[in-house]
Amino acid sequence: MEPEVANQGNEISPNNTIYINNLNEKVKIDQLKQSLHAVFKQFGTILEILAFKTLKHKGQAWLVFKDVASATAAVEKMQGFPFYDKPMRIQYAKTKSDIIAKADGTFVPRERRKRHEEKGKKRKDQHDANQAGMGLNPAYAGAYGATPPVSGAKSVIPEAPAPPNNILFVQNVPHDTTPMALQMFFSQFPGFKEVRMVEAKPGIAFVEYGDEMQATVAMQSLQSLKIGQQQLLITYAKK
DNA sequence: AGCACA
Repeated sequence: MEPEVANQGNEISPNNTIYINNLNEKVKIDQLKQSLHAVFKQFGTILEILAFKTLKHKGQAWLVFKDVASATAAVEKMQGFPFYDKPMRIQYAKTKSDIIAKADGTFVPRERRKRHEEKGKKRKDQHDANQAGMGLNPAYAGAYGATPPVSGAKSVIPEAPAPPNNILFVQNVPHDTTPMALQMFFSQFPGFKEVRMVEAKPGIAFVEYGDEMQATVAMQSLQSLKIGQQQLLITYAKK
């Protein structure tokens, strides 16, 4: 009964680039890209992240991995991941990214997109020019974490990493996880003190260590831990 | 909803 034709309608074949939508449109492009980087770098080297704030392209991003396997892992493991209060929708990009084509040798500059000609109009406050690539860009490292906290914007994500703290903030914990179960993971690192979960707020936990270094070690080791289907997200707790 | 390459 099922047609044998694969990849003919909705399916897109695996490639280096993932297309993400259903992103929270209130998040500024710059911050969005930093947060995406923070969340996806666990799957491998990210060559570039593109996002735009134009009508047709907001709420979406293209994230280019160095390896296809990274993209595949990202599509599978991060599907529906709560990001700025919205579940991410992830697919492979429909077409090859320029940066990949250039590496391929298959890059051919596109003739002209619909409306590429737009000049003579200069707005001082409206420069969308900050969608440059990251990852390979040394300047990016400097900008990382330099974003000041935006008041009013509640986020589920370490977009601007909180300063080191001996207490970790764990998000995306499956609701049926017990403190004991969590403790099993976190107590294997030196300096572990305790796990605290908030009854009123399922999905999150605080884990305390003796000092910041110990907390950092545990965080880095457990960052990619999945419990059930869910990918944990660990940051420093706010002071 | 919306697949680009400032």
